[in-house]
Amino acid sequence: MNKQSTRRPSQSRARNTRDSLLKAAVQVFAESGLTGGSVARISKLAQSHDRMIYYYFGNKEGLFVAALEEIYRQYNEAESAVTLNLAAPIEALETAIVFFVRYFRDHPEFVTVLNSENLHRGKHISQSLRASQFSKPAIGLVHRALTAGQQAGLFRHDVSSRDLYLMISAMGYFYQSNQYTLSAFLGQRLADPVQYQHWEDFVVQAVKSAALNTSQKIG
Amino acid sequence: MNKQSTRRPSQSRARNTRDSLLKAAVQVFAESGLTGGSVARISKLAQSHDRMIYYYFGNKEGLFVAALEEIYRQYNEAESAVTLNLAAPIEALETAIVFFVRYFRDHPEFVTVLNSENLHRGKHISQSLRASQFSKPAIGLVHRALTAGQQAGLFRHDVSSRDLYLMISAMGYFYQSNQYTLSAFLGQRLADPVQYQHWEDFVVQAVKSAALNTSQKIG
Amino acid sequence: MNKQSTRRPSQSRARNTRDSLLKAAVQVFAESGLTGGSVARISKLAQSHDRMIYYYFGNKEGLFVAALEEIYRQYNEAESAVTLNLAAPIEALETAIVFFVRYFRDHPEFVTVLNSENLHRGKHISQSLRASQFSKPAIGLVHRALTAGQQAGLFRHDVSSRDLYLMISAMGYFYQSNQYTLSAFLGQRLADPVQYQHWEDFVVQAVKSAALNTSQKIG
Amino acid sequence: MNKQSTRRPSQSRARNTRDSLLKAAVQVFAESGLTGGSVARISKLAQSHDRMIYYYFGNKEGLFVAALEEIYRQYNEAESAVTLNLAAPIEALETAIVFFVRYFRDHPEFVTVLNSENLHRGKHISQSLRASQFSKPAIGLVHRALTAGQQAGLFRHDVSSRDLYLMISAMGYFYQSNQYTLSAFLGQRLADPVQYQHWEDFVVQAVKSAALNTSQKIG
DNA sequence: CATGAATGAGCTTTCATTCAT
DNA sequence: CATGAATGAAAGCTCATTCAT
Repeated sequence: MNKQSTRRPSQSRARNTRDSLLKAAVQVFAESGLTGGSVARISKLAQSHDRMIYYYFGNKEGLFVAALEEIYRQYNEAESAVTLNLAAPIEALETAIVFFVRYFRDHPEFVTVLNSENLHRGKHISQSLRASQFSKPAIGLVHRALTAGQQAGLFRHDVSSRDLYLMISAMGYFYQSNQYTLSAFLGQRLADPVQYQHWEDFVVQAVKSAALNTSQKIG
Repeated sequence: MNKQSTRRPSQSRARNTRDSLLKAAVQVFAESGLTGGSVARISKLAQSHDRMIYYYFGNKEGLFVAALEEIYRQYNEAESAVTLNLAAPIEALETAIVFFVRYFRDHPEFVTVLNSENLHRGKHISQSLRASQFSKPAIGLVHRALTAGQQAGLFRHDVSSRDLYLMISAMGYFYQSNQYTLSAFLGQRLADPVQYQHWEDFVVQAVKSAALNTSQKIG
Repeated sequence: MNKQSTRRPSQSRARNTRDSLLKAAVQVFAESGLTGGSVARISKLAQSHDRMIYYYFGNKEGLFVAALEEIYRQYNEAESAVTLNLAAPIEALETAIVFFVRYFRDHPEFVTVLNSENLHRGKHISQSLRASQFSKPAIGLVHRALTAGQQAGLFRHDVSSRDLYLMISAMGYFYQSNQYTLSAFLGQRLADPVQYQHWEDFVVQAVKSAALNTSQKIG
Repeated sequence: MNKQSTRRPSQSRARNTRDSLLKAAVQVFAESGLTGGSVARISKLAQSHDRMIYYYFGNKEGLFVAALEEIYRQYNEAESAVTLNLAAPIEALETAIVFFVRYFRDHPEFVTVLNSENLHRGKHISQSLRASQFSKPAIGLVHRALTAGQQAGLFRHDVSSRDLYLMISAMGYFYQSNQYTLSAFLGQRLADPVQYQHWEDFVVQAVKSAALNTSQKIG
């Protein structure tokens, strides 16, 4: 089980180099985007050399693809750790909503790297062989809560888990992604904990309003 | 065709140079972001010279600030042209929702330039003297529809126009901004007109669900 | 007539920069070939900056094309300065032969830059618009001597000026181009003036043998 | 196909590695010169590793020296296989001429690698211990034909085998070496078989004209 | 108002070579 | 014998910006 113990020194040294380059890449690309983040800054942050980026990732774009895959991997990993109480579907949906909204808040690198990828019209994610397998887990969380609630007669049948997932993501993502222009625009600091909590509550209410059966809401 | 003979007063020529540089800047920054868009590409697209950018805008950042102001100006201008039938508040809200969602769809430059500004943590928008005056008109549209509906007893009193505006923006913006990664993620082309229309309908329903009085929804 | 006097300072400064870059390029490419000659060495030799090479020539290959054109231009210019006494065709042919053989000896940059271009399979010369106009003058020299001699009944009619030009060039060029390997190969310093003079005499005899009418040679 | 099971004694494997590196080096240096050919490309072409070049040849220059020796070895080997009918000296000379001219045509790697070595002023060939022994065989071919003809009273006594060898080489080598610039210069494809045959015939005639006794040519 | 020329720092990438097993 | 990993210099080229009229 313990790979660490059976590794030869050179292998583990290599793994460390590769890993630290990848970690540094995620950080730098998150701060400055693909264009703005230089390989020199990445290799320096990783305490390695420019050359090693080309050794392990081919070129800057190869590193960006790897960074993209890495943030998706972490995203799915975090989602996998969420447990839903499907016996209480409304609570399960709330759990899912809060998870996503907080994930975007706590992982700005996920948000900014995805923005950078979208600026480049998704050319790297389509290169990645693993791209297709990324989506299922994340939507699955919403899907499980929704279907449980539908079976219990709590949720509407004419709403799809895809739309609900997009709605949750949109509201969580946008709040984080555009916080600086919105803060200037609205004259309020969106990152403020009180402000944030207000928004989280609103998202929960809005999503529930969209999902709940109207008849359920009475009484 | 002789430039010499047709030249207009110098002020007007200057305006043309300045305007075409600004227009080119919006386009280039929209395509490639602040870092990725070079002054050379902008001046070439404007059929002018690098030097003129420094003459009119001081430096690259000054040009970006101007571009930012320009897209906000257009955004507010478009909003001002929308007329709401406040006698029918639900219809008025629908009009507002559709306007915003479609604006983001039809103005990708607005989306990508704002993303670029947020990547830089809003440092340019805060430099702009006009920043504060940008927000009012846009939120005003939602505000007018909401208050009209509240007075008519149709809309909830515990929902703010700010939250509703953010909700609408989030859902419209995110769909456009992240279309490439989402398309790969979901295996669907979000830009497809059928897909888009489905989303627009969903946004209208979701926002209405969040705004409407529960009692109204029965019967 | 005097362009120098009517030029504005900036123009002449520019001309100097461009000219010195081109001159340095010929020298460096001659010493080290296209691949081996770095833009840094060229710009330094020209007491200018790397950047100016891109300003004036687009890129390294553009500079190489310009260098290629320059050495051809000089070659043709030198040939134009040769005057043949066509009344004495044999002497005229000798003059032409000696001119070519000495030109290759005295202009090693012509030889090495052409070698570099041939290593790259002539991809740059075919880019040059002026390529086609290069050949005529050089061959013309041989052509004039040959036809004069043919009309005088001294030279064979079944030998073409093209073949004669190639023969002369081959013998002059090869001696210079391959002098280092030949010197090692033969154990003789080919650059030695005595050695060189012997070769020049031999070339003159060989070419005359190829051109002269057999009947002429008797008596 | 299992490498493990078919592996030969280690000495033989080493020979294979060394040989394939050397073969690849000749090819790459022929295509791109010493400077333009990278060790990575060579080791990749040989399906080996960069490190092996340093193991067997010390460094890149050592490999180039080995490649130089290799092409000379092949050149001498080919010459050794030529048999001359010394009873018919003119025919023997023709055989020698045709051999050389065709060798340069059929072995462009010989031509380009020698050009590369001359660009570097012969610094590698002088390092090679075997350099001195290279010349004798090649000149020997011309020498045997010439002396046979001189003894038979067919060839002039005032022409040396060295000059004749240089003349043949020059005309054969230059036609191949400079084919690309010449083709552009002359507006003719020199590699065309008809063109080539014309040149081969001309070389044979020219060399014979230079070698033959004048008195012989009459009658 | 406008422009050609110049600048130097920075960019991504490739180079030949050595280290450590 | 062989190999994966590491190294630092140097390559070609682009960047935003300023100079000098």
